[in-house]
Amino acid sequence: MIKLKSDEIKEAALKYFTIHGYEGASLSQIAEEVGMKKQSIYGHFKGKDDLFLQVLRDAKETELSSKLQYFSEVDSLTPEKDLYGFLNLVIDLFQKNEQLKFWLRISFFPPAHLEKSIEKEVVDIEEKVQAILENKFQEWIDAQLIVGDAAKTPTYAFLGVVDSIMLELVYGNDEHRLIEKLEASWTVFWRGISLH
Amino acid sequence: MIKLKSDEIKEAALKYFTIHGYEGASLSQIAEEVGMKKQSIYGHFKGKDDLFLQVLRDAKETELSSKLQYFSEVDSLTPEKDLYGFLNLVIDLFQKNEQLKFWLRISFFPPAHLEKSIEKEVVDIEEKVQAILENKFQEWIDAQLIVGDAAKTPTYAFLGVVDSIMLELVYGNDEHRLIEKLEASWTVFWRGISLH
DNA sequence: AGATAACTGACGAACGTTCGTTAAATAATG
DNA sequence: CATTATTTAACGAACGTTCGTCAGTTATCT
Repeated sequence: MIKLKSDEIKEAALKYFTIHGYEGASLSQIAEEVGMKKQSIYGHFKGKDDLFLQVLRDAKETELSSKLQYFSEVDSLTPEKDLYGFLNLVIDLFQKNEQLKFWLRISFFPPAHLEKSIEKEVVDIEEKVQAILENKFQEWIDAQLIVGDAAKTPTYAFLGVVDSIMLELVYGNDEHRLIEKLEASWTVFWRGISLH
Repeated sequence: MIKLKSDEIKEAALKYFTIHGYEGASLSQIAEEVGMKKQSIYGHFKGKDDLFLQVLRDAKETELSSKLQYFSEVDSLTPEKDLYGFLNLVIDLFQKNEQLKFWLRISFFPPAHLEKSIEKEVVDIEEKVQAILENKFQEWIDAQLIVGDAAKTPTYAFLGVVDSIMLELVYGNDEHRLIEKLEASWTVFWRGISLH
């Protein structure tokens, strides 16, 4: 199984966009990474923006599918296990998948001239994840497995926990601290929505 | 009260660094904002890095002093009011103070060649805020006003809530959503640490 | 007159991009 | 099979621009 040159380029671009951002990443560096000159990139992509947007869409797909897949697999009524498992999934994905790091950086600090189109993709993903999460919480509420808030309350709170974990990941210089923050946030969150 | 030209430059630089990041901000744009040529900036700063680092240190001071001041003023034993007030302070500061936005962006995505020195400043601030917060929680725990965890647990969990709120702020295209996330996170968090 | 501050001019380097060319791989033709 | 013709991919060279930076000059004000 050989890998396409355009995929190699996207791979290198992903790396540099993630580390240096859109403006900080240069085509010559990306080209050098795959062993060619920057002009050759134009044989595969229309330009820097095109390359960037293709990397963006790949990352979006990865992010979306991996998250949706998780919740399609857990259909049991065990919120404690499912939610904690999701947090660990996020950590796992983030650490071994460059695309999630890219996605996080670009969704919060997009290049100004592409802001509008990026925002659309981000909102799109966000709504889908939120919707499926809200459904799950509603099921658990109906089954009286967690406290009877409006479903939006635990949904937003949980998304907040996910965000804070992701921030700790991107900051990412202290694995031990990450674990501690995860445990702390999870402990308090779960106590905040569980019946006891 | 006249304002120094160098402060005007720093003000403009803060704006462009915040919006476009280090690499995306150009000296000519910054100079134009204050009505001068980019070469004239060198009469006030040694170069781009110097300007950036001075902006960084100003932002650090603002961030640190405003947060520390808040907790020095609330010495009462009313965790619910104090913590919720802190979240609103963060929102308030963020919305009217460009320096906090700058600080957030740069602390998570610093320019690569200044990463080390920036990280030192970030860790410095983080430790101080965490320390003072941990002390407060310890007091409340001792006074049996909140649940008797290790003080680190509510501290980390609360810092997580702060982070998630800040992320929503930087994402910042929906004021209504921000309020909802704040209320949801706060509701669950408080229920997670309060005695009931 | 002396000092301060902004100016003009110019620098090398890097940027993203386009052009025309060359070499290799593939398809079409005898 | 051998020989053209066609497409593909990477190339060097150069484009115009912008970048950050340095030096020298002019204007402003005590």
